[in-house]
Order: sequence, then C-alpha cells, then structure tokens
Amino acid sequence: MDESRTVSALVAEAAVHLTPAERRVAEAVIDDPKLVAFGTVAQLAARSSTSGPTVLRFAGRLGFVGFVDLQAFVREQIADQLRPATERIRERPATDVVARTLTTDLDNVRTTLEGVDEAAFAATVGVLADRQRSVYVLAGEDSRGVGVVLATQLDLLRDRVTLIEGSSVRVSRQIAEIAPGDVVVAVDHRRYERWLLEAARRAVSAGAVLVAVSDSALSPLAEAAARVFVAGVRGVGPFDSHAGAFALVHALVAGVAAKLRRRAVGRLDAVEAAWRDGGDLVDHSPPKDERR
Amino acid sequence: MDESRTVSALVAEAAVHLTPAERRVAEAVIDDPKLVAFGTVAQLAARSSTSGPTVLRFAGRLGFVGFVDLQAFVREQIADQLRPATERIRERPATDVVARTLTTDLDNVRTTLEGVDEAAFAATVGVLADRQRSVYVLAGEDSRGVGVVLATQLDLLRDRVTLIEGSSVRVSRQIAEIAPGDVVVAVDHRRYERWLLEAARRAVSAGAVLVAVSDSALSPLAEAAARVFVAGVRGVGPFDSHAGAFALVHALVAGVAAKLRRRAVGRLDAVEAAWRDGGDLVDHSPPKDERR
DNA sequence: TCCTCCACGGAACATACGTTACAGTAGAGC
DNA sequence: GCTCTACTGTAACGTATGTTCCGTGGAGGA
Repeated sequence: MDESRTVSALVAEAAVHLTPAERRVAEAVIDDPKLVAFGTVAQLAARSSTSGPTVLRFAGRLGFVGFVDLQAFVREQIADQLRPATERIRERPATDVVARTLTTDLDNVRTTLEGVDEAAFAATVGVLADRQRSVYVLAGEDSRGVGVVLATQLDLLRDRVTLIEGSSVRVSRQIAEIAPGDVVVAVDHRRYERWLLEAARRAVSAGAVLVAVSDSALSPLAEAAARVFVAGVRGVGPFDSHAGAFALVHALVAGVAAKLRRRAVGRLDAVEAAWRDGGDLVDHSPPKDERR
Repeated sequence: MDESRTVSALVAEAAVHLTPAERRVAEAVIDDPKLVAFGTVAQLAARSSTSGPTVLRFAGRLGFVGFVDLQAFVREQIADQLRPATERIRERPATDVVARTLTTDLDNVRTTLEGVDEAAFAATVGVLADRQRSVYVLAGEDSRGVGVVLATQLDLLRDRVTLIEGSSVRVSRQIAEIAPGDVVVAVDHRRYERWLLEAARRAVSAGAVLVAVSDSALSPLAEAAARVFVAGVRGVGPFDSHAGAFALVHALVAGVAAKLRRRAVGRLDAVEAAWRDGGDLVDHSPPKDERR
C-alpha cells in the first residue's frame, strides 16, 4: 500500500463503487478519522447507523483485508502527522511543488493578516458596512479572482456593491457614478495596471474613500489610499500568490457580516430561499450537518 | 484527572515510587507513546521486558484504573494534538476577527495541501500541461474567484484555456465543444450547483478528464471525477473561505509552469512585451526587487 | 538458618472484538 | 407476477485482550 495516499483519497477513489450503507460509513470516516484509528468496528457501525459487516465490507472495498488493516493504515497516517513538521518536510523532496507551496502560502497568509493595522481594519469594516455608501471593487487582471470574491460576498451582505470591470468605456462610465463618501476597494500587485491607478485616483478626486490592497506599502496604489493593506504575495511559480489576499478578504467580509448581522441574515435567507425554490442547489446532505 | 497534564509529567511525578520493572515500563512509554496509544498490554510488556501485570500495576501507580484508562488518556492527548488550531483555541475569547481568520486560514491552507495525493497531483499537472488537450474551468458562484485565478494564470502558460461561465445557453455551447481527452477542472463547494454538476457529467460522457476541487471527498462532484482534491473551506463568517482552494490552485499552476518552462517562458515574454509596448503597466519598482 | 515481606510473572478467566455464515428484503429485468 | 441479483443486518464463532489470582524467588532482619 502506498503510504503517501491519504485515507480520504482512497475513499474518494472508491466512492463510486460504494453501496448506500457503505457510503454512510465513508461519511463517518471522513468526518472523524479518529473513530477508525481509536475506535472499534461496533462503534463505527453505530456512528454510521450500519452494522459490523457493512464496516468490514467498506474496508474491503478500499482494498484492505479486514478492519485491522484499515485501522493500521490510519494509525500510520496519524503517527506521521504527530511527528514535528520540520521532520516531515525534510522527507519530501525539496523539489516537491506542493511542499513549497505549503510553506510559502502559510507565510503569505501569516504576514498578510499579522500586518493588518487594527484601526485601519476597523475603519474599513465600518465604511464597508455603512449602507449609505456604495461600494466599488477595482481589481487588476492578476487580482481579478480576489476582486470577484470580495464583490460577490459583499453583495450577499448588502446592496449597492459593484465590481468594476470590462472595457475602458464601461469602466469610465462606472467610475463616473461614484459619489462622495462611496467606498472603492482597489486590489492590484506589481506591475500595477495603469487604468486601475487612474481609476483609483479619479475615484479619490470624486470624494470616494479609497482602500488599497496591494503588495507593498509603497505601491502607487497605496499613495492615494486612505487605508492600505499589504498582502504577502510570494509565489512558488512565475505568478504571485493570492492566498494572502484571499485571507484578508475573508477577514474583511467576516467583519462586515458581524457588523451587519441583523440586516444581513434576512438578506441571506432571502437569497437562499430563492436558490432553493429554483432548485438550483444540490444538498446531498450528510446526516450530521455541523455547519453553523 | 487533570487533562492538561501530559503523560510524561505524570510519569515523572510518580517515578520515585516505581519499582525497577515498572520503571522499565515507564521508559518504554516515554520512549514511544504510540505504543500505549495504539498497542496492547502484551506489546508494551514485551517492549519493556516485563509482564502484563506489571504494566497494569504501572498504570495503577499513575492513578489510572486499568490499562484502558491510561490508553484513553494518551489517546485524548493525541486527539488534541491533531485537532486543528481553530478548535484548540476556541476557549479563548477570540473576539478579534483578524486573529480568528488567521488561525482558520492557516488551517485551511495546511489541511488542503497536506491532503493532496501525490499521484493525483502529478497526474493532474501532467494533463494540464499537455498542450494537446484543451482545458476548461468550471466554477460555482461561490468559487468563481478561484476559477478566475486558475483560468487566468493557466491561460498565460498555455493556449486553449476556457473559463466556462455565463448563461446556461452559453455554457451548453461551450460544453458541446469539449472533445475526448480534454481536461475539465470543476470547482465547487456545498451546496453544489445543479448546472455545474450536470455540466461536469456531460463533460465526462464527452470523454473529458474531470478534475474536481471540492470541500469533501464524497461530494457529488467528486463522484464523477477522475481526480479529486479536497479543500479546507472553513470560514469565520457566514461564507466559506477560499484561501485553501486558492493555495491548491497556486500549487497546480506552479507545477504546470515547471513542466512547461521552456514553452511558457516565451509565451509569458510575449504577453509582457505586449503589455509593455501598450504602456499598460506601471513598474514603479521598489529599490529592492526580490522577484525572480 | 529461618521467617517475613514484597516484587514479579505465569496461568486462568471473562469479556469484547473482528470475522464469517446465513437469512431476510427490496428492486430490476423478463 | 415471478425470479434473480444485490444489499444489509442478525447471529454465531473463534480469538485476542485486559484483568485477576496465585505461586515463586529473593532480599532483609531476627
């Protein structure tokens, strides 16, 4: 058995061939691997509302001979995880892209969020949660993904959120709508896009509050901004990483949601109801939903 | 029993009152705690060159009633260590959104990348780097940001990359173009979007290689997929986090870039030259450029 | 030298565990 | 409607495991 494979991967691979009862076992295993590491066949059967034999058949379906074999596999994995991270990393080849990405993006997330200025964060959340102000999200080509997430999630919490994109004509028209007091969140990395810088400056002169998410406190974007957040963007490949910027957006949106809780809940429920009534979503709900 | 105490501390405290044989058991326990977590009385006795009853007396000496009690204690400790930082920390007030996001997203990135199956990763990078195959990126509404990043960056490395989005008519038309051997990367979380699932299934029956990036190995998206990657998506606010999924995209893109280095460099240079000539970019290079 | 105490392990025991055989059941195909 | 197949839980079985009881051996003291 290849030790590099995680039990989730094995389950995923065999998922198609599982019977309904076996699938319930699989869900229990994924949900709480400790149950198979420390538990017994009977406990796993009870947790998944099945029977002993079904658990055994599940183990067999994954390629193990009996429950003890599966258990040994999971225990080995856990033992691996217990060893210090440094020791574990040394084992993987230095050329391993996944390992390098892991350390790099952990760094990016940490530096991004640890570098957040409390006052700036509170102030930014404040204006973003102010329903009197329109919100515009400006993102460079590289950072469009981050901008999309920010705009999409904010839009679910409040109205008057616009993602500015498209042709320069359309951008200009949208910029023209900006009123004093509105909020513009601009996301871009080096090398900065000229149109975005100009748009940001025009927004400022129109009286907007400019919030910059950039890769440097010295970026041209930061110069014009009232609030600046610096994202760690070091990448392992030829491109910058956006993991740090995503984490920042995550925090901002959570802050806004907390501030708007009363209002946002109703809005979210309405959106969800619409989706549900339209049958657009597939729940495929596990029996135990631990979601908040 | 005070749960905060480690088993080593308990042993040290009781060490004075231990008989010689019991001391050998203590040494074995300290040397390899996994032996008591996963092993049996007989194994621990053999390892310490003692007998079953001595192991039992040792456990009693530490204040436990029987071996199972000692074992439960050690297992509890291990479970604590495995638990993600977000849960371990929950006793603390953690009113600070930024701090909560930090621990949560570090967890998300770590679980996502540590859960990556090496073989699946290599295979996925392989097909994504195969210039004979067209690549299509399918993303749910929630995950559109991640999809955008993946499509954008891949498009800079190779041609024939398409982000499938828009009205259902347009989606259908794009799906129709999929040929056997093409690659479809589908990104979605619970609750899964119906159109996306159907599109993915149609792609599979058209002969495409489906790569799923989802929040569970048992998601309906994963069922049809040839390769599955599970992203940690735990969010601090009402929405899922995309930091983990993005880190995975980061790794995938870096892997493809490494594989295509020769070809990609030329392509990147050409794109960059076009931007530069058009005057679209502002360098504003900081004094120290750490870029490779 | 004999007695006493205590550490220690062998052996017996009850239990719980993994495993297997089997029967009941629901659904698909004809 | 009938048969066959696939799925699933009940019950029985053999074994390994934790635990207890008791005998052995050796050290210290009278």
